[in-house]
Amino acid sequence: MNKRPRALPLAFYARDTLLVAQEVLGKILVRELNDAVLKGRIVEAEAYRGTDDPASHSYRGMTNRNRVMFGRPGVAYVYFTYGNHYCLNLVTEGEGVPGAVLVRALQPLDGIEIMKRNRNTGELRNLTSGPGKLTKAFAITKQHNGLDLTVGRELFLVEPDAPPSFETAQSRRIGIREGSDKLWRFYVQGNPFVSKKAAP
DNA sequence: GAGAAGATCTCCT
DNA sequence: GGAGATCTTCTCA
Repeated sequence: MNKRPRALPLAFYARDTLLVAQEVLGKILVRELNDAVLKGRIVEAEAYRGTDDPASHSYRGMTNRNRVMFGRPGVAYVYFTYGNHYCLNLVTEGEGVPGAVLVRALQPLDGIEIMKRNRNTGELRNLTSGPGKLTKAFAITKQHNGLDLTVGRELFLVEPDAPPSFETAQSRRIGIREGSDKLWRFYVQGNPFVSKKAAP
């Protein structure tokens, strides 16, 4: 029999961004569609903070785009970049304190056929091994910006069935110019779905 | 109102 | 391994 998945509570998100970025590894991302459920294990994440992090969208203060980062934790911050990619973030810290964890890579678990259709590829390793890829595979768009992840509907995180057993590692963040000296990228060591190898 | 940059991906050589 | 695609958002005049 299937246990009914319970969404991770607000308390999980309402903490230090770096802590959430580490602990989100191994958690299961659940995406409910009309006629199917997609699941993937988070194997890579990056922390983006506020005023002390020049790489963060919130570094220069609140704008229409990043407003969600300043709101209450436990909601999704989805933004559009490079003309055709969405990126999924989990808002952290307390209300009024900007912070978010970028979900960079997933290991597909359930609904793989649907992910393949969404991505228009048959290659498993290529389905969700990057922030733009996983949002497409999971049909996540800016419609989900501001979505409450603690309600347990449409899009949310759950604890894995079995306690995670893996080695985690950290490295510099990827794809940014400023703030790249900070080791705020966390990933599951040796997992083939991690988007890139660690920068030296 | 216009110009520039971007937390990326895919294709081509 | 390298460069283009593509469009939203922000900044400046």
